[in-house]
Amino acid sequence: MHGEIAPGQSLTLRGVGEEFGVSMTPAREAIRRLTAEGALTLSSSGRVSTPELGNERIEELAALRALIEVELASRALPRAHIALIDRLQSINGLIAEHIVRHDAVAYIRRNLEFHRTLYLRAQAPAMLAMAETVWLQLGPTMRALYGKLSRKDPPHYHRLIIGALKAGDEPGLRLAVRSDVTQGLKMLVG
Amino acid sequence: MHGEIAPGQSLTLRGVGEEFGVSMTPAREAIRRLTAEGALTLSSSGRVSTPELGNERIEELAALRALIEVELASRALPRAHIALIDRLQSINGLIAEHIVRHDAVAYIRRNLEFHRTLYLRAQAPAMLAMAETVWLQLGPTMRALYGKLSRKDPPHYHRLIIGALKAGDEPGLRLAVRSDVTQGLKMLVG
DNA sequence: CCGGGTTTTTTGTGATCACAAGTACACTCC
DNA sequence: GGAGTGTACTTGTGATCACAAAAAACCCGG
Repeated sequence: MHGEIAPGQSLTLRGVGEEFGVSMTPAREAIRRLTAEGALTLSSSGRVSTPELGNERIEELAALRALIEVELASRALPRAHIALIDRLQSINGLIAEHIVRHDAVAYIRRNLEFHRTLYLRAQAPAMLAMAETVWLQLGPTMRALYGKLSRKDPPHYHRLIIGALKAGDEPGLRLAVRSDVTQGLKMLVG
Repeated sequence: MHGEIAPGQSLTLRGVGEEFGVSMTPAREAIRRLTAEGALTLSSSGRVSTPELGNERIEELAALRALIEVELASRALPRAHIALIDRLQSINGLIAEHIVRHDAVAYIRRNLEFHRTLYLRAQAPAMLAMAETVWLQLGPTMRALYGKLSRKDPPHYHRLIIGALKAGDEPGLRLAVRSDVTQGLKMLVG
């Protein structure tokens, strides 16, 4: 989810087990769970690797993110008090630091934390789980994205999101979230 | 997914393995995959059962269905030629038969087949997989729904869907799909 | 220097086992 | 008769093994 593994990298049951100091059985379970969620792809021979997403697939997942996360943000809006907004702002500050340090994994992790923090207020666990499943599928690809974007940019749309939350502006919030989610992936496809 | 198992029913690894003539290992994998997709719930002690959904959870899943399936239908619309519409109509006829026979599982299966047939035309496998994950979570609950609805009704909104497809009416299609998806679950909550 | 066939190694699959924790049952005592 | 307790059974977990298939390495001839 955090882009620690590059797209197309292959994993082995014994390798993962060894990495975590367990036998094949728990490693198998974990890998199968992740493949069920689409985070890993299973080749015809049963070998497993992180997915290399084509442009159509990326567009689809971006559209899913937009659909689900806009709804989550919209549901979170009425419950978003000032403490939440403060917390989002501080996360945003951390994101800026990670950009300066060129730390892709930390950047992605904080970025998702920003979104998750907001969506948790929606009180919609099934929807949030769905959104996180999409994040999981995009994880390895997100790192590739990070290399392509201009590193100086602070997360512009995050400020729009915070602004819309403060103003209680629902249409503005929906647009800001949709833009934030679509933005990065658009340049990955283009 | 088809409502063959009632909500709250518990499953055991050895039981499932025996049922399919395999050992615990493949049963474990299958069960873990399903729990990863939310089709089964894992108790704190590791025991597994079909979920008993509360009203909020049902509302969430219905909202997810609406979001995703409206998008899928919308994407399928430009590619929906007459052969597809004919097929949808014949599936609709089979659904009417299942209603007469009071066959809940067959009804659910055909109903989902109706939707899947339409959505396959959207050429959006990730979205379709997401929709099917939601179906999986709702499966056991859908059967309970079937008992509550008036059995005489043929699937009314399905005709609206077909009509909108014929007319190339996108707003009408979106509304019809949203209504069809929301309708049943609304009375389950109410 | 390279390509094709063979051998060796890697890797997933399913089965079985020992173990621990949880559950259900039964028995006893008040 | 009912509640508490102890026992027996069920159940999930993690490990290990045998096996087959696939991948990789290797070797030898051109």
